[in-house]
Amino acid sequence: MRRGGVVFAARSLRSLRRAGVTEIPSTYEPARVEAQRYAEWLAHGEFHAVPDPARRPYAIMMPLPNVTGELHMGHALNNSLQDCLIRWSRMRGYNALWQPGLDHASIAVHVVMDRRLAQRGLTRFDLGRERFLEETWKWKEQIGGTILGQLRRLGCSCDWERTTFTMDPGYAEAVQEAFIRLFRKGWIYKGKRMINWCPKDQTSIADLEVEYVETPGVLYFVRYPGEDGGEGVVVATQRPETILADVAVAVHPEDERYRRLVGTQVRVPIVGRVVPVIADRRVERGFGTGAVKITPGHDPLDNEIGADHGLPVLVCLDPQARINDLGGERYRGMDREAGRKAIADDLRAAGALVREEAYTTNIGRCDRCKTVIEPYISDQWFCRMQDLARPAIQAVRDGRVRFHPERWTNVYMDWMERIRDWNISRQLWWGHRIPVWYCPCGEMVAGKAAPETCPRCGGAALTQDPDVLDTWFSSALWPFATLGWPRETEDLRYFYPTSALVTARDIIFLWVARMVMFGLEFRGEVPFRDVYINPTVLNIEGRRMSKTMGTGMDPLLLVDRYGADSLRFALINRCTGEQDLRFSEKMVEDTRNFANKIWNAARFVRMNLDQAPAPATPPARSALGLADRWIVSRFARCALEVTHSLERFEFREVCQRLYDFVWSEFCDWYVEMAKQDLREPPAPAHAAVTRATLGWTLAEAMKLLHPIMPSLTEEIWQALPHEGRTIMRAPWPDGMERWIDAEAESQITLVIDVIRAIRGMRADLGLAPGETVKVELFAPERPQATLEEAERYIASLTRTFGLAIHPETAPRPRGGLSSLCGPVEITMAVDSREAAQAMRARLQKQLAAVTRDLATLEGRLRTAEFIEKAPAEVVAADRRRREELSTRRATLERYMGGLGS
RNA sequence: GGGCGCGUAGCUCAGGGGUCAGAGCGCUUCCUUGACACGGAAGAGGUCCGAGGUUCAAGUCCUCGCGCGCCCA
Repeated sequence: MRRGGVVFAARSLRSLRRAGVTEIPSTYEPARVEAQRYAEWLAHGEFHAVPDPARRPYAIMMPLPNVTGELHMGHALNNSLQDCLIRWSRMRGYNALWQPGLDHASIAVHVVMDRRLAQRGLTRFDLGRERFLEETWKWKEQIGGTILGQLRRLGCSCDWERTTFTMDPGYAEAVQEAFIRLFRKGWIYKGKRMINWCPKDQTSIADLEVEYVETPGVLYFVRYPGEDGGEGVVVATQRPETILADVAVAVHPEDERYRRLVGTQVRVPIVGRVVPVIADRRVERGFGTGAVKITPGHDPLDNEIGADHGLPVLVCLDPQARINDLGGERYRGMDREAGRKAIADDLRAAGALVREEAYTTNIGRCDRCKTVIEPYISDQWFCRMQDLARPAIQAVRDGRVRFHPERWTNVYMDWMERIRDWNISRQLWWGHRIPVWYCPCGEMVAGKAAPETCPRCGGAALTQDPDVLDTWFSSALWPFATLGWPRETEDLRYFYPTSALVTARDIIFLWVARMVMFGLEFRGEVPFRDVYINPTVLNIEGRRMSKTMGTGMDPLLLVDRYGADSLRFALINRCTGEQDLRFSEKMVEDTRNFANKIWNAARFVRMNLDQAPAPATPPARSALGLADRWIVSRFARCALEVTHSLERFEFREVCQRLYDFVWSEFCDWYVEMAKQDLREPPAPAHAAVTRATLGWTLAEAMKLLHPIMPSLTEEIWQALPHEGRTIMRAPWPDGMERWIDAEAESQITLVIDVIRAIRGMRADLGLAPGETVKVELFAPERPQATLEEAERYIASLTRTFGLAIHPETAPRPRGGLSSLCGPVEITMAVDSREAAQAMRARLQKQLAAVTRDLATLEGRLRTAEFIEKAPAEVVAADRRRREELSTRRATLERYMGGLGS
């Protein structure tokens, strides 16, 4: 027998077996296993799903990452959860599709490209639209979408063959189709409105894309003198530069301070324009002096007030937010900040600036580039939302779409019920261009391609609208445009509506709500049944992870250090019903230890399996020993609970239950008992039963764990007796109720308690692990039978020689030390002063606890109201408990007496 | 201003009226025993944020307060 040039022939059987063991490394190597297993799954096309009427579909649409994105902890969590659900569904026999893809992310890409162009001293306007798009496509092909590659390292079982980019030709056509349908319905319209303008990105953005940040500033108090020569009124403003576009001063109609001024005229300082003082209920009396200037061109509320009062709209800023011609020679060309300072200075010099106060308020900034947003008036496209929202509200109200945790329903509802029209046009180039053409005659035509001639005047000089659509307009189509819509494909019919959506809470309005609306509008059916809102990953101090703040963590680095399986489990294990989860590298390390524990349990099982056959079920129940019945029963419960928790999106419970089963029940107890049964089988055939139970239980446990830790479990499952090509397709342990064995469970619970009690006594007595001691147990009939059946386990796990088990009526030995474990008395043959001392301390403690519990209980049982009003079974249980405790106290006192003093 | 959530062991979190004071990590002591020291055994450790209230019974339900986080306007 030669292996690696070493002659083994002379070695004993025992050392041979040891040599065999060492072939399996005692430390799990995730990097090797994960790469290898993933490559195999890919090679076998395990992730690909095609419609199959014979099977039930299950689909998840990946929240499409930005083409600019790189994997962060939020992605790692979000995608681990999706993979968990998908793998679980596959094992349950569903035809499971996980659709991956990329979002073209208009603004985000513009921000990236602007930065790149800026390095060359250019802007996109220097390049022009065509060249800009060329360069952007080139960038996209080269470095866009790296995140999809990174998801592979996480073990994600997406159907990569279906990877979709939102600017793929088919998808683009779906976007056009959606626009045209809504346009023809009159639900998309064009209007000159006040919108949020980003002066840096040179585009409008939607209300939801404005981020409000508390920012310290200055409140300027400026006197507007009366046109009649009176002292006029002092207004408070944070934006003195916009006085260039003032058209009125407004006060509250019930504000006594200003009543006499309403209807008079005042003069805008520096500017010299004469404007009216108007009264309007929307003026906040408590703000500043209670009088405000009205600038309909630069403030949304002023815009409404101005419109209601028939005031003109003046605009004093250009699209870059620089002061325009309205500023004249003095201010023209200044940006907002410079203009504010210059005008404040001039007001001060002119004596019009009465006062300045520090003032902190919410300033809106562009979500993407953080530039301060300018409320600005321009031509934009809008989508009417009320009619789209109504059925989407109903769908959630009816439970056709369910949020998990449930409270997110309210967040969705509140927003939907107050929904406002959506500005869907962007003055950008990268994206879906609005499919509308204009004729010089004024005609406007929507269509997928440019019309040859104008349907009204027959002219041929049509030009397309220059704007692109809000990226969220196209991503709202994701659940069906990826499946071929508007074509009525087999995929679409089979996989739509999809099953679950897993996403982050900040996207409920931006994306989830819009998918529901568009799904119902275009397909007449909700896009998904269940929405799981995953927690936000925070660092251990509770701060958001952010690259710029330096509080981020790189998930791929953690994968390198501990393996993807460990990262996945560590993250999923923190998914409680709360909105956040605090995370640290230590948590991944702990899971790595868990993975290693599993690995070594498998190592033990494998070395004992030898040529055991490959059973698909545990051995016949009649053949099972007590410990085998117990572990099979515990496994059955574990499977039921894990399944139940997965169904309810209670991920933490799933992880905790599996961790507890594998580590505490299987490794700490069953494996230890099995060792004894393998060493000295109670009957010749029993070793085979033990081997089979070890193999079966571990292989089944690997299945339960597979959705969370795919690679480790595949590796182990393959090495154990199994049926099938891959654990990915192995049947989920269902219908386990029949394996529950309550009797075995209560028996082993007693055995474990006794073992722990004996170990505790040993520790108290300071016995070295190698030191053996004689132990006698006294127990009533049934427990006695259990102890006798489990005698070999108790003896070996407590290092006891000559374990004797007696009926409770048997005479107790003289001397020695005693302890009580439930109905079982434990006597240990140790006779020393020190031992007695330690024993007394232990008994003292137990006695104190019993006395305290008994006092509480007796107090309660003495209360008449308790006896009268509490349910009879509660009272009865307390009475039983009182009897137990007083017996226990008597026994403990007897032991104390026996010890002497 | 409105809404949602969270304050339980040193840390991260379970427990949502009656053996209920829990888990993991950390800590202490002992142990390299044929799966595993990324391990095993035995321990210590908590006015369940505060104040009222409801109840026979309150981490658990209600009210108010304090502290923190998120969202909307």
